Amino acid sequence: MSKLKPEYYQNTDAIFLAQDLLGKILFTRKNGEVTAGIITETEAYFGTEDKASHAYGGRRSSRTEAMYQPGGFSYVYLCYGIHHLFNIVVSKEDDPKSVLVRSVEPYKGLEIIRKRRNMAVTDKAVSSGPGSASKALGIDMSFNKKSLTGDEIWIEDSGLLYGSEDITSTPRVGVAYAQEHALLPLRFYLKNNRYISKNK
DNA sequence: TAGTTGATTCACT
DNA sequence: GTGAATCAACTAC
Repeated sequence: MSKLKPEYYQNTDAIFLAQDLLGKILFTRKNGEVTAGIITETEAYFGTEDKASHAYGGRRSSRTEAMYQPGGFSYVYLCYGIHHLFNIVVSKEDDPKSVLVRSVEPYKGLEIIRKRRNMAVTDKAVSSGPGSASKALGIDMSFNKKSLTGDEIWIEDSGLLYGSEDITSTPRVGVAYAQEHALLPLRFYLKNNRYISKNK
């Protein structure tokens, strides 16, 4: 197992990274407690041309500022006032592409995850869906704009390799307002894994 | 300065 | 299957 290097995230192809990140392991350290989950579902957001992205048209604000960082940083966004959505910023500085982590499979610190979620880790809902996955790993606004190569939050290569036959792509979820971009197959997940958010 | 809305989840019927 | 929770950013005055 090895921590992914900054160069990995500098790839300008967000769609490739969204697929490649499947099967890798996301770690967080909070209050000295380490938890981790295998990434089982992602979505690609390809920047200023993507109507579903917060950075569409080059919009820039205190919220989207995180996406303009160089690849290898985190972007945590509070949605519906309740849910923390965790994004991996990719590409170069000022090129706001990102990969949204939609769900993970509990991997480490299961008891901590259970307490955070107040449900059994064997329950599929414990980490399926962007809000749940973030909560399971203890991700909140304090993880916004963190380097993914530091020691608070990082990603390791599990060594598990998934071929294209293990990956399924579908249209993204919950972005119908993005018009024609809502239909692009930019959502990716591992086949035969129970820890994915429900199809829509 | 005020009104609208969303990259959602959970509890309830 | 339906609806509430809840707030920062966006849009319009």
